[in-house]
Amino acid sequence: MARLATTSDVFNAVAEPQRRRILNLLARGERPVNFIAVSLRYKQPQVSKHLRVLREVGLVSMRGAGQQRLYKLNGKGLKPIHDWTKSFESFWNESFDRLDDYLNKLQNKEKSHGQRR
Amino acid sequence: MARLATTSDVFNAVAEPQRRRILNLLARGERPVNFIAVSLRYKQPQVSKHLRVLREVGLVSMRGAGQQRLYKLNGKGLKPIHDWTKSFESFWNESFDRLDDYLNKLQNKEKSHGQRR
DNA sequence: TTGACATATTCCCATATCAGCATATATTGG
DNA sequence: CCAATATATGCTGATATGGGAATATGTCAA
Repeated sequence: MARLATTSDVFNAVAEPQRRRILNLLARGERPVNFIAVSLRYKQPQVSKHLRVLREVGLVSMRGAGQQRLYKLNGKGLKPIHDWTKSFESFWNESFDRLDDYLNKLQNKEKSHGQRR
Repeated sequence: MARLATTSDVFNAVAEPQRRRILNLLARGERPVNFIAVSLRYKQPQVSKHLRVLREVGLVSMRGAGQQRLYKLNGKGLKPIHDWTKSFESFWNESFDRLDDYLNKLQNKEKSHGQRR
């Protein structure tokens, strides 16, 4: 087995750049397959395939409209990723830089004092 | 070619659950390889491999300390993911639910009025 | 029904990915 | 230098992945 199936894991589904672009596009609203294909210059079968993956992980939903299928973003599906990365937020906040500097200085001080060899 | 190399793309590097767990662990501070392996019950070579990937995409850094190598999280590397998902934040805010309801109602009204067939 | 259009699926191929195992490469103490 | 410890790398095999091309399915209109 190589990695979690892309169809069962949101992180994985989103690891593919073209799928992210599709999601970006769908953020503007419901769209039919061919609109996506033309907009992003992907081939139709490829778009259908990506949409299938996105649908299986719950990132988009679909409804028929005549001969078209309209795909709609389900942004909530991205929340788990957002939440996960959020837990690392302190690392890019300014305050963290200062904290880090401070800790490093502390550590250096300790080294120059209690040097063991 | 299948997808972007996991070693060149942060989204991809993080798509693998074990690598996420390693990052979670490293959030608590610098750690040597074997500590990670034992803590997470992974085999040492596998940990080394994952760490290599994480290092190549810049998510961790490493420094030698005696015969050990201490790995340190570079949380900033996760910011791009956070930023990307953040652009979809409105989808899981309460206000969005209300907006969505509202728009759906509008749409239904239009349908029952100007019905075309 | 037939034809036109929109979308989905299938098959094949090249490559990527991960696990497992064996082995190589530090680094340090004696 | 040698042994012990910590870590990295190489190789193999099973499986997943995405692209391409062909084709199937679905829907509508005439």
